[in-house]
Amino acid sequence: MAEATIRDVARRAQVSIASVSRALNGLGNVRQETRERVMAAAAELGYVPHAGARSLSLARAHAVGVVLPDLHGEFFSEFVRGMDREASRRGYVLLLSNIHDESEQAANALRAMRGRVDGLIVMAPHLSAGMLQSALPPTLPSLFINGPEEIDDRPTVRLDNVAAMEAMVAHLVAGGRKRIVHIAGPDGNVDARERVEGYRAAMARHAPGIEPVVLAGDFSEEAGEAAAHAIRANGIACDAVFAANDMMAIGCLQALRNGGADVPGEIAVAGFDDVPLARYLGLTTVRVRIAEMGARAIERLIDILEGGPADQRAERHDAELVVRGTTAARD
Amino acid sequence: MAEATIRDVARRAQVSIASVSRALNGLGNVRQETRERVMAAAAELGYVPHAGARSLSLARAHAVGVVLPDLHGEFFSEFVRGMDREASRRGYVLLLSNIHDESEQAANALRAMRGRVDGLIVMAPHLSAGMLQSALPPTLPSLFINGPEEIDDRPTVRLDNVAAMEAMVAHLVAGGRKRIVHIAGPDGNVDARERVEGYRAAMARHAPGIEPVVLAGDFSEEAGEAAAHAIRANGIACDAVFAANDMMAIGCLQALRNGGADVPGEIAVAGFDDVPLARYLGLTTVRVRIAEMGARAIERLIDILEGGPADQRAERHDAELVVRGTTAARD
DNA sequence: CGCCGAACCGTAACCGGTTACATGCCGTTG
DNA sequence: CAACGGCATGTAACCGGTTACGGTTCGGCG
Repeated sequence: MAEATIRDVARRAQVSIASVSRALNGLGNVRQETRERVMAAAAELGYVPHAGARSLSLARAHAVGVVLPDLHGEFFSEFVRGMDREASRRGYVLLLSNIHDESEQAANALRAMRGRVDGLIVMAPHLSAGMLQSALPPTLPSLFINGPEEIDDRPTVRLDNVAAMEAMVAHLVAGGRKRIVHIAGPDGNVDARERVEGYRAAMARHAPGIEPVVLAGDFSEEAGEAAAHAIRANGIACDAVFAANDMMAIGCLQALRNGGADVPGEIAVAGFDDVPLARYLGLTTVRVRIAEMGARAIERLIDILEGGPADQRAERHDAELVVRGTTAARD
Repeated sequence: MAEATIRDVARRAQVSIASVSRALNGLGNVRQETRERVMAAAAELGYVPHAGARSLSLARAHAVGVVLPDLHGEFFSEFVRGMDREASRRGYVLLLSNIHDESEQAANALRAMRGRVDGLIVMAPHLSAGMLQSALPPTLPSLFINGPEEIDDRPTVRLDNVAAMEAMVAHLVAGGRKRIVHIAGPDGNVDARERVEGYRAAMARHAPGIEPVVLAGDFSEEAGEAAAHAIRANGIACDAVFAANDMMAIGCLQALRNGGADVPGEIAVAGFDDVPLARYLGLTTVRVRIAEMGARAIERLIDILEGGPADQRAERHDAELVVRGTTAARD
């Protein structure tokens, strides 16, 4: 027994399919009695409209595609939660797709969205602008999260990395520390790049005369440990380490302490993200309202889909400084 | 300029739409030269087939719906990652929907899947069997994750909670602890219920004569703290606490230590889930291969969709005991 | 040379909805 | 009473694909 179609309902209610459609969609010109007959028939058959057919004839899928890199932990969950909340509030559904690399596979994932979704949320801090430009269906409205700057003329929601770096550096300097080392994220990652730039700018402003030091990293805990060893081995003079994310900060923190360093007495440590672990370790960090960013991204995208064009602007979201023990001011 | 359709390609390649369809789908009876003309035309137009139209005529959406409760952190991420990996490997796409309660909203979310997906993965440890039976489109193949037992005749993937509880209790007893208290999860949650049952069964087996003690909880850290206070205040004699999840175990662990208790000397603490924090706190726990469960669920569902019927069985996935410091054997 | 089958291709029906337009019926009005 | 307008309803086209079916072309063979 296949699922009931609108024709089945029409037959049972003794009306035409047009009337069924009108009645079910609450259009005006249907007699009350007809409407009731249709409703009854639909209920008896357990009729549920076929979303695929509906979206074909309406040219509206009421779905948005979400393209994400391999995210982990709290970040992914919160982000999706925020998007789902807003999407379902507005009657949309989310179509998820992880993209790992720049391969043909990634391009296919984007193509697979054609005809399924009305718009796209793309978070791809690791994809090149060129690849995106070529693989994205040009007519599909899309909104980027922390996308490459080069993608102009596309609406964007991005984290204000520069302001966050500035705030943290200011906090460290206020605590009497100026020799701040930055552990960077992976090359090619937009957030990582912006954080380095923000770090340099903030250093120039708050610690003029002090040469910024940037150590390479890749967002992993091991990279943080390695950075700690590099600082020790090379005798880098510093009184604070500010990592581009929490995991590196945590790796560095542990390695420093295992190496006998006094944190925060001798050297301060700060991270970025505010993962759950940070609270337990007393790590000073930057909190990002991820769910909120996700919800806002969906909200703007749906606004574009349903009405206004314009709104091509990049919107920056502030992060919040979370001060904990690892950066306590020195006496 | 709208997106190109198959008719545009046909016009440009000077063939019929039927030939375009055959050529693009690799059907046999197309002359080599025709095939090339079609390919060229498609490439020039940047043609991408319209998935919605395709799925309407094929009655196959190549999409599966995923219905989840409000999950947090690592759990959600890993689960979705596992599903996405397997789904995209087999050419499917995931449609995500969070369900918070039993409201009409939840039923609508399920209905919205009709005509969009070929099958459903439902994880709803908090939904009643009745609600599910009534809101699920009966003809839509679906697979449950840790669903209520009452839903027979539907394929299921579930965590083997009972075996995991058994293993942990055995471990604790082997360490010389028999007075084990269990902090339970929320009422109505299937996992929570199974864990209580598993705890009781394991106690009967490994600690006969000792009365099991179950404290109420709700999976939150605060519930763990409350349990610790209850143990202190009521003078419950025990040498181990085994919580139904890590967050409660962590809350309990901190509260016990803050209250001056010696863990693990005086009392052992164990959790369930192996959240990232557990490693840092040295918490003994049970690790669930979540991504694997997700991948396996998708795999089975797609197998059902594409071929074999049968496979109506419940499949249990083993969890792995992770022994750390909080349950070190007493001397 | 005529017939036959294979290979290729085009026409049109269909998937399940929405909706422009035509139709029929009613009451009003001049 | 005829003309008209408005309302409820039905018919059919359409969204963008797939595919059954039938037609054409061509080579091979008797």
